[in-house]
This record gives sequence, structure tokens and C-alpha cells, in this order.
Amino acid sequence: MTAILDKKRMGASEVAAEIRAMIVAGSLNSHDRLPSERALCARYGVSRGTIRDALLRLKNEGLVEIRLGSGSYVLENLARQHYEAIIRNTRPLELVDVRFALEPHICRLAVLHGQVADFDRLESHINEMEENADDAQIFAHIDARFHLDLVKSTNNSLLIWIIGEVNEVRKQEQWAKVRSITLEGAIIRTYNAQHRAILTALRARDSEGAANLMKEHLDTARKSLTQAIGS
Amino acid sequence: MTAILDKKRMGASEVAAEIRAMIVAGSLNSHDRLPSERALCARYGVSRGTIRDALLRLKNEGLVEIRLGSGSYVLENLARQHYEAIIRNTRPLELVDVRFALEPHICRLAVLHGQVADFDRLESHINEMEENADDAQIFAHIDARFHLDLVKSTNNSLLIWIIGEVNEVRKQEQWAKVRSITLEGAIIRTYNAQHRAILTALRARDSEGAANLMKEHLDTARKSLTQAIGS
DNA sequence: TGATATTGGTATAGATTTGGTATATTAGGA
DNA sequence: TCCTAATATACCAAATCTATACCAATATCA
Repeated sequence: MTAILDKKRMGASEVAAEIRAMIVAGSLNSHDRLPSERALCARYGVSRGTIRDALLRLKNEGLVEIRLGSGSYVLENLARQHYEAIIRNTRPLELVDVRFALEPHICRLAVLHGQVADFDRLESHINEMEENADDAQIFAHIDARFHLDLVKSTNNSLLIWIIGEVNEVRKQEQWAKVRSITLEGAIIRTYNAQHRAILTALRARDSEGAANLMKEHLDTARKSLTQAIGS
Repeated sequence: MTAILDKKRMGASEVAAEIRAMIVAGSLNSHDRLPSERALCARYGVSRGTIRDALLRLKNEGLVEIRLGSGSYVLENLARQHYEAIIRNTRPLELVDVRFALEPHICRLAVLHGQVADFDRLESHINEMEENADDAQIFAHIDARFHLDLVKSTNNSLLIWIIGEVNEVRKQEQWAKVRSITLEGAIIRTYNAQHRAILTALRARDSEGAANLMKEHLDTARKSLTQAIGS
């Protein structure tokens, strides 16, 4: 995969990206003071307005604090650190247990609150997944969107947020290995069939049917996982 | 030497697929600015209209944001940034739905992974709640601890974290009013009995029994809520 | 304490870069 | 042949970047 980003051009976005990378990588710690805006101008070879724009972006992301007359400081974000630790350390089987808890009931709620437009969106995702059945990476991405849009049809914002976080777990790097082991063509075709069956049950407003089909779906995922781990 | 591989003809969907793959794989991070449309033309050897078409597809997929006069940016998967708003705006009945999704299955997992010491801790909470059946505030606090320690007995860190966040919802100020309406003596005594029944099922390693008792428990909570709202 | 240097905050104008749009043309496939 | 997609070009509007200047809050040190 060839690098696409243009390193030569330094705009506010590029400067912000470099500083952001230093913060999240830990080479800039909490409470550290960044160099002054004028010093950063010299280091990055851009004007002060650009540095200022970059710092404002980081401020809006909650990464730094800018104090008038004093300087810019790296903010500590305990919630983020705790959160990232959770996301990083969750193991595949734990995740399946969480999804087993949530998604069957999400199906029931989707039957209660889902609109036809919601189900149409799910169907378009299913079609996309069938077109990309040979690319595990793309399939996994659309699959995450499918389950996110499924929960969105419940109109329960807390539940939507939780599934969003669950999807973050699946995006982690080390999970690419798990996907490459478990997501070969046959499994993907099984998943596609199960997704379509779930959608049919939703459209028929069959709440227990949809919930049970989701349990089957997750059971398939769990079995392919345990098989991959055992091998 | 004959070229076996012809230079791939790139259409909009091919360009979109390459950029999408980079975003999904993580080589393009949130907030990164893509090269300008004109620069992408040169890189992929296609016209600007094709690049434009590809970027519009990614925009419609929610992967990219296009800012007039500025550039195209990789979007961060939402959910995370609205955390505070979610916690603050969750309504009582939405919360009950979430707990309905999570807690019965948590009971099943507790039966599988819970130790006797975990159940002893739950029992001490139940005793405390019975002693404080006349103080809604204290009862609610211990009740939150009970459900948190219940999920801790599953040893599933992601699940524990989720329930922790769900408990944050109940700490919100405006929920004190809900508690004062719904938590009078009779309901608290019902809850205590249900807690004890759940614990008995857990100790007997009766997973479906515990799950069903939890459903009854949540059903009681939901009914007292709808009654309070209706009044 | 008080003077001085340093820092961020704001404003300006002009040159440059970027996406938005419209049009006419070309290439390739059904 | 017709139709779709891709190309090539031109121009507009919006945002960015630069350079400079000055103000206000803070830090530093005698």
C-alpha cells in the first residue's frame, strides 16, 4: 500500500497531525508545555496563523489547552487512557459474549421501533457485503456498519453509543490477524445468508425470530473463533 | 519482455476502493487531510472528475468529509465525541431497554464464571439494601454497586466497563427525581426479594433461572417507571 | 515590588490553494 | 448505434497561508 499523504506540504492539518501523533504516542506527556507558537513556526516552516489553526484543532479535540500569555499544554485525559486500555485488551471471545448479550435484544427493539427506511439501509449493506465477499477487510468494515445501522433503527441513543464502542474494539490492529484466520469465503457467505435472514425477520416484524436468528449468527461467529484459536 | 500485467484501468470505484482500504486498514487516520483533488489526479493518473466521483462515494459512506476551499478529511467514527451528551440525555425507559439487553445475559455469564466469593459480596450488598429499605438514596447507591459487582463476576472487562458507563447515567442529577417517585418502600422490598432470588439461582448455577429472574426484576422496574410517568 | 521580556489573541491584506460547477469531447461496451 | 463513463478545460467561490503589526495576559528577574 503506497503512502498517499503528501508530507512535503505543511498546512494546519499536517502540523496538527504531527503534534497529535506525539501526544497519543506518549512522547508528549500530560501537562507538558508545547513550544511557543513562534517557535513552532520556525520548526515547521509555516506562518503563525497556520500554527494557530493547528493548535485550535487540537484544542477542539480536547488534546491541548491554550493559556493566554503562558503557552499551550498537553491535557491529561484519564477517561481516554482508561478507554483505550479497555479497547486494546479486550479479547475476541469476550467481545462475542458482549455481542451475545446485546444484539438479540437489539433485534427485538428494532422490530418495535424500526422504520422501513432503516431496513432498506440494512439491505444495501447486505448487498455491498455480498459484492465484497472476497475481501475480508472490506467485508468486516461493512459488517460493522450493518450492526451499527441495525442498532440505530432502535432509536436508543445509549444503545447506539455502546455498539459504536464495541465496533471500536473490532477495529484494533491485532484483530486483523483474527479476521484473516476466520474470515474466509465460506464463512463470509454464511454470514451473508444469516444477515439476510435476520433482515427478513425484521421486515416481518417477527421479534423472537429475529432475535433467535441473531443468536445463531453470533453462535457461528463464536464457533469459527474457537476453532481458529484451537488450531 | 511482454508485460503480463496491463496497467490497471482506474475508474471512480477503483480509486474509491483504494482510499477506502487505506482508511479501513488504518494507514489513514482520523483528521488526516487527503491530498488535493488535483494531486490525486496525478497520483492515480485519472481526471479530476473521476477523483471527485470517488470522493463523493466515500463521503456518502460517512468515511470522508469534503470542505470547500480546504480539502477532504478522514472522519473519525463518531459515537466517541458525543459521550457526555449521550449520558446526559438518556431517558429512563431507554436505560431500562439497555439493561434488559445486558443483564439477563450477564446472569448467564456470572453462572459460568462467578466464584463463591463474588456471590458472597453480592449477598452482603443485599443485606445492606435490606437494612436501608427506607432510604431511597442509599438504596439506589448500593443497588448500583450490586449490579456492578454482578457484572464483575463475569470477568469480562469490556462488559464491566459498559455497565460502569451505564451506571454513570443513573448518577445524573435529574434522575434523583425519578428515584424519589418510583422508589418507595413497597417497591424496594420487591427489589430486595428479587435480588435475593437472583443470587440463589446464581449459587445453584441455574443460568436460565437467573436470567429469567433478572428479566422479572427489570420488568418490575419498567412497570413502576411507566406507572410513574403516566401519573 | 516593578520593569521588562515573552506569550497568546486579534486584525488586516494579498497571494495561493482548494473544492464546486458547467461544458464539450472522447473512449469503450452493450 | 446508443449510452455510460471518463477526459479535458475553464472559471467561480471559499478557505488557507503568509506577513506584519499591535494588544493583553503572563512570566521572569533585578
